[in-house]
Amino acid sequence: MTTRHRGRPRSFDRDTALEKALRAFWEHGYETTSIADLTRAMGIAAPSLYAAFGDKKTLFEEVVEVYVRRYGGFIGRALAEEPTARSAVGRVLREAAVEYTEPGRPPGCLVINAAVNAAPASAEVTEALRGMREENVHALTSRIRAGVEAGELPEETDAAALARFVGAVLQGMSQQARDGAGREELEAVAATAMRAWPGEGPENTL
Amino acid sequence: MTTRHRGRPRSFDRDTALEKALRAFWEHGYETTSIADLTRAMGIAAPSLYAAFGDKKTLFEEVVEVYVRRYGGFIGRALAEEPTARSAVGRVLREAAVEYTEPGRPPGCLVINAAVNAAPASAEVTEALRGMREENVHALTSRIRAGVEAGELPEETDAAALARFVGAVLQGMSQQARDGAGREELEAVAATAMRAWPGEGPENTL
DNA sequence: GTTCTTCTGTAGCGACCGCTAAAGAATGAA
DNA sequence: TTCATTCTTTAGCGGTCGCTACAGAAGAAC
Repeated sequence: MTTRHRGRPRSFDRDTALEKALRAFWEHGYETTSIADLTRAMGIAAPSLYAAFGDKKTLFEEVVEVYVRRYGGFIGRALAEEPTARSAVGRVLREAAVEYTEPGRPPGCLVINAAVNAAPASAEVTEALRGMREENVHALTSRIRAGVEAGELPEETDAAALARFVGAVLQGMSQQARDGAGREELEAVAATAMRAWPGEGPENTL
Repeated sequence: MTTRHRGRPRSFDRDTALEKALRAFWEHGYETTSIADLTRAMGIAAPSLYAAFGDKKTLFEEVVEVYVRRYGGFIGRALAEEPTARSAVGRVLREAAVEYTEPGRPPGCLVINAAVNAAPASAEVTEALRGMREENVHALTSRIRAGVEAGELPEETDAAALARFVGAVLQGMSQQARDGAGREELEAVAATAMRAWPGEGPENTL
């Protein structure tokens, strides 16, 4: 049952405006996107923005939630659905190459790139994104460790180190996407990275 | 013969002030470092800064020059001095792990991290740093290609793709250094990356 | 209708941005 | 000593930042 509303109804669609804000933040980053940029992109005036979304930081937090749900799910899906650690990590890297260069979207990953050069005033946002990156590495570590325990990987495999390597490659791929690298180039980076997989011979492919 | 000087001599050491500016830009990035931050760090007032270094962009360009000469030389040295492409790239990655986490310095690489989220107004600076990253990948490509021609690497090796992979790993390492990763962690990433080297077996070490 | 509530538009707050005009201070040249 | 030159200091320019007070507009409740 929808809650009935007393006063004047808002004249814009909240989800549409949020999506516009998402694109703006994704394209230009947290600090670089000003309230004026946001109101222009969202098609509303500043007081409407503040009434509907709170302040800039709160809006960004909501944007990140939507981003993770809509565009960041591929990592979790790959880790959950693939039968082996190797195929899971390979798919993460392969799909990242596609996701980071999808036409019609800003290149790269918002979580990786939106708050790199943040001022001390934005420390909370920076820290939140850093925490999410760390969570991703943790998820990779767990999946790899499970693979080791399942006997897919040598027992002496350092799961955390391998996961950190994969995280670094993802960050590098996102940066290169923002620098203009195309899908094929990133797929080549992903394929090369997979050659570092334990037990991998030189003739293996992704 | 030193050029004789007419008016009042400047009251600060230009090189020292430049070094302070270098540290500030390295730590906080190009846009995030304000003129007020710079004058505080350099110990001079704004008009002295503008008289000695030009505007903010010009100062940053000079900072980048000094940075590359003083802190970025390890890449060129490794590529020039090492006997094989493999040892050269391995040394680049290994030394990056040390350079990016050197105590007493801001973590990571200024060229990689100082202008990631730049506004359109700083497009020139962003583009300049991007060009320098590209040059580094070119240098890596050339060295790897020379290794292929010398018979160190399989003839079908894609030198450009391998170089781009190394560039991505360096960018990821720099980001992770800024996220708080330590030297040992980055060295593990570097060692893992080298397992992707063509012809590498699973038991190889860096 | 009238009232109550909520949203919208205008307009502007104080703080900071990069940058500079203007005047005083410190030197070499004459 | 006097002048010309260059630096330093103070103060503030126009512009943008994130954010909000305030008044009017647009609905639901009565």
